[in-house]
Amino acid sequence: MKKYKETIIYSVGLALLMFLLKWIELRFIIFNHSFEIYVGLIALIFTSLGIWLALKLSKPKIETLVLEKEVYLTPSSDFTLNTSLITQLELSKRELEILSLMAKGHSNEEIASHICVSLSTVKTHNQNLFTKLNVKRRTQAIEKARRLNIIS
Amino acid sequence: MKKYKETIIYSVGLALLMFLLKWIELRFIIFNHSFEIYVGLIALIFTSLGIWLALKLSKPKIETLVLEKEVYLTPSSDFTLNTSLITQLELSKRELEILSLMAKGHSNEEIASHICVSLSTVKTHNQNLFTKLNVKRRTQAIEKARRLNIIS
DNA sequence: CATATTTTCATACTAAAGTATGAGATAGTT
DNA sequence: AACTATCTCATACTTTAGTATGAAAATATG
Repeated sequence: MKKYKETIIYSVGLALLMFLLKWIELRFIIFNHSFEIYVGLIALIFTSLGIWLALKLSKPKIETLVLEKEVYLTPSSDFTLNTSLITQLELSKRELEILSLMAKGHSNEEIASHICVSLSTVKTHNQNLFTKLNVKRRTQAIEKARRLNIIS
Repeated sequence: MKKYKETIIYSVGLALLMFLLKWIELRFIIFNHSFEIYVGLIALIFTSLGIWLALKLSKPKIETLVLEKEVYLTPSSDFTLNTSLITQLELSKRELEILSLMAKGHSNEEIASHICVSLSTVKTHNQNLFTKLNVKRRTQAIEKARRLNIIS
């Protein structure tokens, strides 16, 4: 619909332009005025037409302006959980899982029921975890893990 | 330098165009050919000129692209230990002191000897602390305090 | 000074955390 | 298949943490 309408408008415009040209031609022939003025007018009109066409049809030039916006992050939010260090410390999946639950403040019993194992299992994991991290208490484990970016 | 060169090129181009026009005019006058063809050529040339001008001179649309650049902050560098929240929770100096020692992974006994009070005292402080923070365990207290930026 | 708040301490108890040891089950590797 | 690492569980024990209650000093506040 829109395209159809546009086409009509452009056609009518072109027709009017033709009439204008013919009129100018007649005027200058009848009154026998300077040929150069006529050519100049033609040139002017068609230059304008060209400009208009170009602006209308050409794809807009887009210049990208890159603005850098600084986003402040708490370092923990990102850091992808220092994997190299984790492998270096040889912490297993379960141990890491338990470690992160610990850091959230859960008790051993809560952790046990959360990951569906017995309390004994959690305690065993804890022991291994503490040995690997070389700490004595869960709070120390949490502190160290946080410092080493092992947990978020 | 570049602008100067461009200007020369454009001038020369315009001059050449003039010569072309004059030549065409002469040809058609000498051979007395149709006036319409001449006008058509003028129109064509100047339309092209218009298009070229428009493309050359049109200002590019500027599109702003905002890139987010991540900047990491060391947590200690900023945050000034949310004092308003501390007063709101009515945490006393001692309680805060003990809280921060807790977060470092110390046991109650270690805390007691560190601040030169008895184990009982530390435990009492802990109780009040837990009540005020509305938590059940020291690990929860640490987690909450960290989340509320009460401790570093 | 009297009052309120904080800090201190003690005792007795319960609950949770941590240690030590042994061992079965599973899954991936050579 | 044998081996290794991981995950699992249990039991018994020790230590630490947390709860409840009461109360004596110290310190700030009107």
